[in-house]
Order: sequence, then C-alpha cells, then structure tokens
Amino acid sequence: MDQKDFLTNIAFDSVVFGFSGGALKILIMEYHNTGFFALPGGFVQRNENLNDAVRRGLKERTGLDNIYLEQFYTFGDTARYKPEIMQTILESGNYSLEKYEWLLDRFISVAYYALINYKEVVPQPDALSDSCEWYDIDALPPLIFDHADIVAKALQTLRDNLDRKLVGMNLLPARFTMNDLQKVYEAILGEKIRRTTFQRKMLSLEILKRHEKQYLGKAHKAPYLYSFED
Amino acid sequence: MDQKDFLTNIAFDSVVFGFSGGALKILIMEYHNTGFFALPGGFVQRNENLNDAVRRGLKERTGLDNIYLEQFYTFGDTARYKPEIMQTILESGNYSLEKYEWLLDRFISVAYYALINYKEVVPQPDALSDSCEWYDIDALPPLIFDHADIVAKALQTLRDNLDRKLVGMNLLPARFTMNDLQKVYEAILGEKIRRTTFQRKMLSLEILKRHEKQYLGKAHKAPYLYSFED
DNA sequence: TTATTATTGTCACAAAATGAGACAATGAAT
DNA sequence: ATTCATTGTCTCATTTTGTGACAATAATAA
Repeated sequence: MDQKDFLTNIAFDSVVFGFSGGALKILIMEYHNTGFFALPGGFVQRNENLNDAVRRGLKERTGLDNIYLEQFYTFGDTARYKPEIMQTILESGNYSLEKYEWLLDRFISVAYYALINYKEVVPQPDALSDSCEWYDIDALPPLIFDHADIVAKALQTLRDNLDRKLVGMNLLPARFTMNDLQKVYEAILGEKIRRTTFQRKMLSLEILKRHEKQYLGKAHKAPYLYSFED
Repeated sequence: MDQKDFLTNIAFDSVVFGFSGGALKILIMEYHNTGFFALPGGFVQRNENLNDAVRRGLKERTGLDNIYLEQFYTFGDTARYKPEIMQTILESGNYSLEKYEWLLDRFISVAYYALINYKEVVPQPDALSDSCEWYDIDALPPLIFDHADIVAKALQTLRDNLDRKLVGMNLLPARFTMNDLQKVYEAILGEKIRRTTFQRKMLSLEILKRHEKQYLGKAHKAPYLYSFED
C-alpha cells in the first residue's frame, strides 16, 4: 500500500447490492474505533485497469470473482475532500501518517454498483475496519464523505436500468419462483407491482426457463421454479 | 499549467454535439504539426469541482456558459496510456518536456457530452492545437488514444437518454419547426422516424409552446414554429 | 373423505399507446 | 385556376398494458 504503486487523486467506491428477507441490502464497512461507516472502496494500481481494480477490491470484500458490475458515476466535488476524517481513520488504525500521507490528498472517486447473490458471500473487513456487513437500504448508518449521495445515485441508476439489463439474474440463486423475482423488482422500485402483469411480461421476454415445481408444504398450489439459463 | 495546480492522473474529455445541415457533428481538435486529432479535454485544478473544470474547458473552446452537460463514463484502461503520443504533441508545440513531464504520466479520463446550439459557437483552438472544428459524426478523422471509443459511448448514451431527457432543446435555436426537431431525433438515432407518430408524441408531452407560422416562400403549407419555453 | 384456504397459472376484456395511412388545408409556382 | 409539396389532424388497426375473473392446485381442517 505504498504511494508509488498507486495512481494519486483517484479512488473507487462500490455499492454492493444483495437481496435477502424481501429487502435490498448493501455492504457497509465500519472503521476501527471511529464510528465512521463507509462504502467499500480502494485505489488503482499504476499498471492496472480501473475496472480490474474494482474487481480486485470486490474479491477482497466478498471472495467472489465474476461479479456483475456497472460503473455509474464519478464524484469529483471539492466538498467531498475531508482530510481530517481520513486522518482520524489512519490514526485509529495506528498507521503512520507520514507513510500514508498521500491518502490525505484529495480524491476523485469512480463509483460502481455490483449485484451479487447474498447467500454466496461472507463479507470480509479490511485491515482498517472492524466490520463489513449488510445493511438494509432503508436503514443505513450515517456515512462519511459523500457516500450517502453515491448510494442514492446507485439506486437511481439501478432503477433506470431495471428494464434494460437483467438485474434479477444476479441477485437471486440459480433457481427461483416468479414471486421471488417479483419481490426483487419491488424492492428495487420501492413499490408494489401487479402480479399478473409482471408474470406476463417476464414470460414474454423469453429469457426464463421453467423447471420443476417447488413444494414447500404450504396449503396452496406449488409455484414453478425458473432460471435464466438457456 | 503547472503540475502543482492540478490533480494528477486524472483528466476529462468532452464530446460536444452540435446539429447543422441535418447532421450531428462534434468538435475535434488538431494538434500542431502532428496529424493528431483528439477530443477537447483538460485537467482538474486542485481547488476545483470536476464538473466545473469541464465547464471551464468548454467555455474556452466554445465561449459558452451554461452548457447542457452530462457525465457518461470514466475511461481507465491501461491500454489508453501512450506517453509517446503526448510527448510528440509537446515537442511539436515546443513545450519543455521537463516542465510538463507530469503530462506524460498515466491519466484516467472522465468523459462528458455536451449539447449546444451550433450557431452560437465559434470554436477556439488552444495553445497546443491548430484547429478546433466541427466534424460530421459519420466522418471523423482517426483519433488518438481511446477517443473513438469515447465518441461511440457518448453517442450510445445520447440515444439511450433520448426519451428521458430533453435533447432537442439544447441542439436547436429557440424557435424551430416540428420537422427541425424530427431531423435532430433522426440524426441521433441514425434512422428515419414516422412523421405523424413523432408529431403526436411530441405534442402529447405538452412541453412545446406553439408560436407563429414560418413562411419561407416555399410552395406549400407553412409550418408552425415551436419553443420549449413555458 | 370432503370442505376450506391461500396461492398460482392463465385467460378475457378494457384501456392506453403505437403503427400506418388517408385527407383536407395551405402557400407559392405555373 | 391549377398544380405541387408539405403540414396538421383524423381514423382505424395493431400492440401493449391494466384489471379482474377463475379454475387448478397443495396442504389443512372438519
């Protein structure tokens, strides 16, 4: 983590979406002894593609390769430059302010969102943080810098992309019911969807393969399981 | 233009769209004595918002304030790092390689597109360039670095945004005919649109104000002029 | 065994949006 | 007055979407 290995003034932040218990969640880190919460992020190595840097960071936090990833905005206001916060984080982690002085400089941050299958992940804190945990998108702790803005814009972009990109594929397990898929859409949009219209629309896309029924011992008709495979 | 005034490793590029003669055009710069063509761009001052830096750059190139601007992607592949090209540009412009050594470093570039009224602009070259001129989007010269990719992505984003944002407003003069507006849409989409459907759709949006007719001395019915004002 | 209950898959119809063409109105040239 | 190209609007067909109805389950209760 030496200055000469990394590009200066440029960072990235990731909004990692997962879906569990009917709610949309994201990963948030908490720094040692500071009460500071932040998005997972990192820096770009001098010989590394920006996109690869983000994948490297996500691999460290989630253990996953091949994550669905979209870049959505680059945040570059001067108002996001608050060196005293970074200084507190470094001091609380017992890091040398001299060696890591470059972290106190201003950073422009390229923001990405990722979609992952909640159940496949065991979130890992990094050296500076106590925890890396899921938070309900409606109940986030206060975040440092402009990270609340980043989350808001990530969610807005996800909503805008909902019709154009196959969002459900990445947030659900390989097999799921139509109702599972509908709940993902409802969590992202923040509103209820009409069941029959949703079902008709999803089936008309011809991207779902129907499998066996799912018997859960409930007192009603068992739903079919679907997958996105061909 | 001293290193200490600017953030390092980060730049911006602008795809400036204009509309003239029924075709979509963008601004391209040509560097002194090099045969190199590139998008207008620049660097971010240490105390300056990223968005403001882009507006500053556009003001220098076009003379305009209050330009319609959208950030659309940040390009950060290592493959775009070609210091020999920048060195040639500096040498051809008789700039000191020592003083401007920082320009030979790797840059991650935040890309924006702008929409402007073609007739309001007299493009201005900068100190390093011979010209800053309009080129038809279908007939661009070969561009340095990954600037051709940037243009392609700008155009794709513009198409995707066509229904959601008021594109025509920014590419046309204050008053225009329905046919003018349709030609803008056709130039962006790269395909013909059905006249009656387009007219019905535009009018149903209730964002157009109808004004007097435009008599051009042609042997047919004179069209109404419209504006986006309220 | 036979109701009861909640949910699912599908259909039918209404409403809205879009595609496609018809046609009269118009401004100038012949 | 006639012709011509273009415009504004209308109508009808087609497609998409909104809305509810309804039969088909899979377990539970009677």
